[in-house]
Amino acid sequence: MTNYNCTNCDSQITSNEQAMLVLEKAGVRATAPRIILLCLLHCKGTPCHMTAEKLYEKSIIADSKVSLATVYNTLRTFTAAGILREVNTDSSRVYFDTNVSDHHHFYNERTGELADINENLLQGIKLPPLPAGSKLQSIDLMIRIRS
Amino acid sequence: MTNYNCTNCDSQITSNEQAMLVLEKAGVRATAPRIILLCLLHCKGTPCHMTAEKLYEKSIIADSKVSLATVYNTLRTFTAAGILREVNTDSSRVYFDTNVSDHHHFYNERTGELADINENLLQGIKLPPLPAGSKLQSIDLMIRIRS
DNA sequence: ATACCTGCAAAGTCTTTGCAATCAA
DNA sequence: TTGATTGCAAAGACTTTGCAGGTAT
Repeated sequence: MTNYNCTNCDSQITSNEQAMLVLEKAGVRATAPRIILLCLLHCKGTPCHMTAEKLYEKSIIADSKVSLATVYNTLRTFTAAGILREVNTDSSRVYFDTNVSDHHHFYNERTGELADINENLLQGIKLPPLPAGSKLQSIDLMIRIRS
Repeated sequence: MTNYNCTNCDSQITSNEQAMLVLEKAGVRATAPRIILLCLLHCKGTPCHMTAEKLYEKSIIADSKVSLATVYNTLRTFTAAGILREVNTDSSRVYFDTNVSDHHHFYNERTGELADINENLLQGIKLPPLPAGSKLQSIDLMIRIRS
């Protein structure tokens, strides 16, 4: 199979073999489109917050076009598998974050830029009791700014 | 002008006159559709988290139909004027919250339910420095749950 | 008088889906 | 082999917009 790596990858995922391992470990079948997209998501030049459309364009530029529908489906699959995290800002677009560890975000309402906050601001805060019969999924903290 | 109040209003906004005052104070022109919608938003039976579609239906039921486009536009106008707050959950819908004071939310990812958390969990947390040249707009904390 | 607002229908944006062909295990 | 996956185009959900007529100040 052709090598779908972006030539510009950082240390995270630098080969198809590595991508296949990540996919396998996450329990999703390693198909060509998924390997392409995973590599593109972890390229050095790729911001960790991507939209479907941007990733689609990236695949075209990389000469490894994956259909837009598949990009959408794959992003959902990756999110369900835990190798991406969905970030909601203002309903006009969904971002997918390659950083799946606990962290928060700055969101610039004017530019649409999203930036990670890696320090855990919520250490030591006391959560209110959850509604009866519900279980915690995640805690999202977003600091909205304007420039 | 006909009285557009929901018969079921709680103490917040119980008359058109009161609605007009709120609108005027917020700096938005008091028009019939806006008075209708403001009253409906502050009805006793109305949850404080509403979508455009739900509010539209409510206006039809109340026999004071406001066009869907106007509902959308009015919700945006109210938000810009500070008498509503936008809450983003999962990109499929936008909620508008009649509670504009500082508070947080539970969001049930399965049911789509949104609930207020009125205690301020963020008292005493230390914010990271904002990106250069930006100013704080708001801090959103959402606790995602599933039942 | 004048700038703003409304309703309607049409258009727009982002995302999902149906289906036949293709692929991984 | 067999169920999962892909691409395409079409459909879908939610929201915004253009415009002619109406309204608040």
